Amino acid sequence: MPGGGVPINKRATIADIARLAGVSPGAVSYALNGRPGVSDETRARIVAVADEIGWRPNVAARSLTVSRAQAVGWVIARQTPTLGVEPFFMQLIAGLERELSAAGVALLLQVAADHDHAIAAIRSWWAERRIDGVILTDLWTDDPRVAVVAELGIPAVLVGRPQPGSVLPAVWSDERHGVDAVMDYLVALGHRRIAWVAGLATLDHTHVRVQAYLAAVERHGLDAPTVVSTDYTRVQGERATRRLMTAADRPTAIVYDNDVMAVAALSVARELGLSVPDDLSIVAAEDSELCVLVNPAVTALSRDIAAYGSMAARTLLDRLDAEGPIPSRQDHASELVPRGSTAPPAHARRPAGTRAERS
Amino acid sequence: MPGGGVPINKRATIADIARLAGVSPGAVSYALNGRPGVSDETRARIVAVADEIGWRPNVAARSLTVSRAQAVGWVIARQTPTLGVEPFFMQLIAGLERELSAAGVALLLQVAADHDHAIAAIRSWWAERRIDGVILTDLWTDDPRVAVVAELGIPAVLVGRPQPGSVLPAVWSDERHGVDAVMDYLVALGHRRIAWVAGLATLDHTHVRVQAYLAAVERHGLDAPTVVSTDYTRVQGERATRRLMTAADRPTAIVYDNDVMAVAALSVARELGLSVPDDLSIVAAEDSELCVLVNPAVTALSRDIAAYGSMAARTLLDRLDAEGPIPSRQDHASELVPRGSTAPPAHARRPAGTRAERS
DNA sequence: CTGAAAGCGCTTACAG
DNA sequence: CTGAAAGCGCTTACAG
Repeated sequence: MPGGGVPINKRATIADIARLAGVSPGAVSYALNGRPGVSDETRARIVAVADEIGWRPNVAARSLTVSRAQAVGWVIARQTPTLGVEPFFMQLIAGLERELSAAGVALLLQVAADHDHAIAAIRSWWAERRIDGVILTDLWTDDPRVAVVAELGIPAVLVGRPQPGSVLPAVWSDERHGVDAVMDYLVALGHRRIAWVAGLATLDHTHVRVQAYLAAVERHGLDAPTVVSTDYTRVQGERATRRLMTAADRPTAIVYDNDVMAVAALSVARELGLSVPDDLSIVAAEDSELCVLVNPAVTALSRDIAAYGSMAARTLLDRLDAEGPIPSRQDHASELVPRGSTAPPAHARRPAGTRAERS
Repeated sequence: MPGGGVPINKRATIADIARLAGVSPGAVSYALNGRPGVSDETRARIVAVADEIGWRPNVAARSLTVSRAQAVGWVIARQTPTLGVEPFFMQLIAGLERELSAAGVALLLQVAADHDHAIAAIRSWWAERRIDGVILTDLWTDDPRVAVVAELGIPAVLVGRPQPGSVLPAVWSDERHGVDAVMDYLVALGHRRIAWVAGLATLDHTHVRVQAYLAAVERHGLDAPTVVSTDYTRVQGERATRRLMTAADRPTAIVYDNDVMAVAALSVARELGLSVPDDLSIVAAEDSELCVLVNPAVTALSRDIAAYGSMAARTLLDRLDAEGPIPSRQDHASELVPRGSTAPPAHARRPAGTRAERS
């Protein structure tokens, strides 16, 4: 091979650059990593050669020396069928990715059926040194993953409320604020009988929201609260709606813990011959395109999920650089976006259809 | 440290196992990789020690020696806002992941705004030896990524039709079969004026479907075909529907290239005072939970997307082992799932609402 | 400011 | 059947 070119079919290494630039491999490493130890002139020459032959560091070699995988892991613990209906995950992925790829950190993704599998995956990644840290989502009130991550000393970011007794940084938002906004709004419209269709009972944030709902009912002196527990699926959302709306003391408004159930409720209302919003107001505690895809569009609590993901990624990256505990960060609370699915209850409206007095 | 235990806070290495088992590191490697060169007895002892101390190979070290990253990459080329509305991607991820994690191969995920960024990401991953191969989705008719992947010699699997002139294995299904099923069904119901709302014109599979649609119109001798091009979004789906249904010769049935637009069409129909399916039948060429979330539920072409993803992953893994071209694989074609959004056109039905004669 | 050398944790011919 | 050694492509003290 003439002139010491780079071998075919073999990606360039630091040794190639050293040869072409007439320096030692060590000097190349210093130059390319912007560290002292090489003159500006030499550095420029080395960088030029590296650019020319399109050199990129072999991550395996780098990982081996610096003990950094330059990757973080995320195990989504969900059953396949329910996965993907809520746009939440893809939006979060997009946000995470935006921040991670800018930092040259790869995202390893795995889908697991339950916490045991998720924990096994995290253990495996960590033992193989595939990852430098993990992102934990869908947090339970007493989440077994948190203990495992703490025990193994894996840097992590919690997407959700900070866990009591844990130093893991969390990225969270004030759920109460959103719930209050919904309840205040419905009450202002004249609703006094408002039901709450909750998501997975094991999730910490389900608990927080239910508490906020109960507090709001109390604060406003509304009719007795009703909470139905579900697993976030369409089927259970439909079932909850049917049960609530066929009871003697049916509510005039129902708040659903996610977009899927709220949208599904529209179908059930139609099935029961009920008009939305005249006979029933519907609110989704999690907004998405789903809510505007239907008619009437569904009033929802909205927030920038991609930005939330970016903040989570940023926090994990900061944690990796810090080599020690860092504080949690609070994201913006959700904002209420009123749409066609909410209105004053029928009994509270004037015959001519004018607006009811706000209380 | 007594008895040669494994150092705290430092994951076990092959050297630790060798020391504990009283053999050389080389022997440990042979034993753990199931290769000849160690007696059964020694092997058993080594494996026992490895299990006991929870040893897992350091992927960086292994990658460096065997030149395999044990990871594959997937760059999703979509704009953030449109990402996640179609459950397609999450289902595909779940399917890919199922197969990959069983093989101990990690999935690197990145979200890119366009092909240039996607190509840059693939180049970068490859140059850094982060990946052994890539998964290419959303294929264009003349896709620039295919050329790049071929040029760099990156093992790849195409999720879509085999590209003419390319040896890259593809995992695909017969789009024509599905389109024919839809058209035959609508014609059987009595529809003669059927419009097609196509997805992104740059996508190869959009083209295939449109051709199949045109051929079906011709074959059945239907009224002049109408194709509206869109970008798959709700907004453009709504716009297309509005345009089609406010024209003089409006169709009695519209087929949409994805679930989102078909579902959005329900809202537009309501807005225009049209009844679905009486005044307009709606079909989605891609099924998802979205289609059953609404009322009426949307008739759709359904297939197991997770299984499709698994097949793609399996094909890529096989390609990695083959070290040479492998054949493409064909998945099952989509099946039509009739739901409430389709019925005979109003003019074809009997006054009493009985079923029209099937032609 | 630069070069030579050791080492990260594996794998793999090569001797014995 | 086993051990000692070299090497994958980097980084990083350590001498000069």
